[in-house]
Amino acid sequence: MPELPEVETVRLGLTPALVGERLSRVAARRPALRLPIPVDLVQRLTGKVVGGLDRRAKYLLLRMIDGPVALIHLGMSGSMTVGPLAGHAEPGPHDHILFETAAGLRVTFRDPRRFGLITLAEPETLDDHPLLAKLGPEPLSEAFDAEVLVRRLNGRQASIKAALLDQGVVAGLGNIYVSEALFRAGISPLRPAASVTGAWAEALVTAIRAVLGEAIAAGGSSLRDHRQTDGALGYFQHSFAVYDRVGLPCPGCDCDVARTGGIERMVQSGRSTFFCGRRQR
DNA sequence: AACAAGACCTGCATGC
DNA sequence: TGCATGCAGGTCTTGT
Repeated sequence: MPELPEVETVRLGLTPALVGERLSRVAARRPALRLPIPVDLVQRLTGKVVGGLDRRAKYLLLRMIDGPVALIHLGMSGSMTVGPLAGHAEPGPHDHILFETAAGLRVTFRDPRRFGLITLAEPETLDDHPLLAKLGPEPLSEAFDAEVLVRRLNGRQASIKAALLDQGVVAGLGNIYVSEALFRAGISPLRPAASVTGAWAEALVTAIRAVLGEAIAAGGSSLRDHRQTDGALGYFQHSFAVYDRVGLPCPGCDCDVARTGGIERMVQSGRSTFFCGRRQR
């Protein structure tokens, strides 16, 4: 499911339910997702008060007061929903982790494909955790600008599409928002990464920030699995210019689809890329 | 060192 | 209806 905007939507939805609340019960209903669930996870979280809920790249960082940080990744199909504990439905087969609060709410981490993960880290050494240490800058932070991007793309012969999917270049982009950002910047996904410099890099940074910001404001994109924490759908998918829009008209070209074929799809390093071959060079 | 391909999982849409 | 195929928002590991 989730790229940065979907994870941020989940963070915003979970915050009022969890931050400042005591975890009265935590349950892990299977031994592993993509990584093993720590055997002491339940013991180390139960009874703790949640001090904060942050996001780094596509990871949620659930911080306990006087306790560990739970590091959560939603993989491709993960979701986190909040509901009342009283009269709750029985957990389904893909509801792997349950967090129940003393205030009477249950947060359910569901992940049918199990590409997600939950593990524990110590707050003092969080930035050095192997899953976080090599991440690139946050695209919505001051630390991300054209100069930084150009430096990180320098020397890369791979396509700009592949480079932007690398979380070490810039953190949080995935297959949807890379296609959308490259479209907005007018950059062909086939261009060698290192060739994106100068005004092109400026345009790309602007496009990345804009598309992520708009998507967060829309509650993310709901294609299959993504839900906001109250179960509502995100609606940014209605604003896609290119993603999953093969054969549809390009919103920038205003050209005849019968003649041009409209939006195209190709495969780059095993993943679909959507683009307009006339507007993106 | 950088890169592409493969692997990990389930569910869904499509076509025969 | 049943079955096979292909595809899906990610990222770690493997091999060139």
